[in-house]
Amino acid sequence: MTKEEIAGVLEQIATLLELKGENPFKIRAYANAARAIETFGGNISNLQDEEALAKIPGIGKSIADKIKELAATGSLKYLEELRAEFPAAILQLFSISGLGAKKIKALYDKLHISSIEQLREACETGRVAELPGFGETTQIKICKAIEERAKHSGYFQFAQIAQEAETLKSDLAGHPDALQVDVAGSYRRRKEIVHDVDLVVATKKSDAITKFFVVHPLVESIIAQGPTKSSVRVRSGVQCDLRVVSTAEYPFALAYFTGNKEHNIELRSRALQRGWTLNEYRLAPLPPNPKTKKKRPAEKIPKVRDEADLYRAVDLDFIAPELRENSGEFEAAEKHSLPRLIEQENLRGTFHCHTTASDGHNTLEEMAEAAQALGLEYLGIADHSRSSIQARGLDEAKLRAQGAAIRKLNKKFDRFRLFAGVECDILRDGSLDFEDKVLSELDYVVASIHSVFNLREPDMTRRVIRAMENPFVTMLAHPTGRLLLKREPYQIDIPAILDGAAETGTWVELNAAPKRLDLDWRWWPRAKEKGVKCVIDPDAHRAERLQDLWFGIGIARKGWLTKEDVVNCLPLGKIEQALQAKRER
DNA sequence: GCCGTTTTCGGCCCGACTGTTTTCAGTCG
Repeated sequence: MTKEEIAGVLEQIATLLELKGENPFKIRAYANAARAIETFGGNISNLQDEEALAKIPGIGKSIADKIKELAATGSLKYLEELRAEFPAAILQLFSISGLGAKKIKALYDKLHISSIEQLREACETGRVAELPGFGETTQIKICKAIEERAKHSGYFQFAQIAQEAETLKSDLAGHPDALQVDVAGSYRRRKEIVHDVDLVVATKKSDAITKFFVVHPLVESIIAQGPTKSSVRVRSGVQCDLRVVSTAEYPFALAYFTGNKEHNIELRSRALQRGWTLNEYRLAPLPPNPKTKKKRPAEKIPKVRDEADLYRAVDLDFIAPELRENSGEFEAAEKHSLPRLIEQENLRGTFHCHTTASDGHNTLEEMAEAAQALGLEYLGIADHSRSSIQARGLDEAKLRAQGAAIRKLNKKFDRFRLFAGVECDILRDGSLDFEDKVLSELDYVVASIHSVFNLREPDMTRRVIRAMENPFVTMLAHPTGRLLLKREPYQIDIPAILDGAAETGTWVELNAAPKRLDLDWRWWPRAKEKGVKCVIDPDAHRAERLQDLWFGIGIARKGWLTKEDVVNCLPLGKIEQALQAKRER
């Protein structure tokens, strides 16, 4: 059983306890434990080791016991008993926005509703509105929410909503009453998946800003509207929340709505240690102790004008938004050892792009031109190899012809170079789609998996490691094969792959295509520790998609990477040496 | 159910908005 599966079980217990109307703190304890085990960075090698489990903050004796039972038997008596109290489908109802445990319980107790379909029927026949605590408006809202749920899963790839987020930001920033504007939330943290967009605006005229926001052309419907907070749904279906604050409150609000929950809890606890309370509006002295009525000792509260001041107030270096996940950033900020994160300008070139020779939409010349327009010094072309029939993979002759075309083009360039490569399929047994002789004629080789995704983990891992052992393989592309919100990663042992990459000197790709963003940011600190080099590639099938590099930079920053960790920050002369050196290892 | 350099008992984040009620409960983030 994986950590994720165990977290899922604990989460489900929490939901069922909520339905039962149990003690809210007990419910929270289960929810916290779920989160704790999911985000626990350390290695829980043995989930049956109760003592080790109970050492994880948020997990005590009782829950450790249950995890042990789960790990040992694959099931949990306590959960089965809880489940038996309600129809299985009732949990679906939690995905309807506006419905929580209390309302769901009322619907179940009074109308015996336990599925979305039954709920829709009850709304249509007007029975929901008759329940105490419900009403006509609630009934209509539930109907709308059911429709909404059918239309959108509620989760979006970062790139699906980036355009809208940036448009809202810049339009709000253009408003004469807006003093400061930012997109906060998971968008600012550059999460690969987001489910809402949080905007924060500083102003003296909250009314004007709110009105402007809710009638913006992108807005499809208004979900809520108040003096400091309003929510809308925009065209893509994503919910956008606006918070309106004063200039003095702005840095607090921005930080509050940017950090993930765990990050914010840690930040608040650091404020508490200094005798202050921190919320989305300000740092304030703690109120007197309610028991002793005595004032508590507190340090003087420093002036906070921006987020950096806020972090400084609690003796921390400024923490970049991408790192605010409570995964080591506090320790590093305290010790002044946060890395200087990579920035877009640091990229000097990139690899892994396609052309019309295989399944791309632009020619060599067009791709080269687009790369130069972005200020890049080099671009690697890696069309598909022969086994990728669906992508019109190149055979040996076509590959050689492309190499010749590239050499010819290179003579025309001044301080820019195309590299001739290939995206070579890794076959089922870990061998490559071309003979070494063919690969040796190229400048570099990208190895990737495009077929037989369903191997068992040890076989898949061996397959990829075998490919990396070929000295002509320069880099491993999209190491897990995931398509965000669409296809799960294939079964592969990433730590073993990273060891293999370190051993063979193979670069590991951070595929910047927004549907992939693979290798995931959560692995990069470990990769870096092992000395594995990252290469950020757009996997562009059109010239304009070279700009996806921007998404890759966000993820690289989230993975704590610096320009020293990313090979394509090397200038042309150095990257030529690096490509050569990889072969001669 | 978890946790403890204020506590082994008594806390556990809380502010904003909505809708159904006439002062508050439920939901959300």
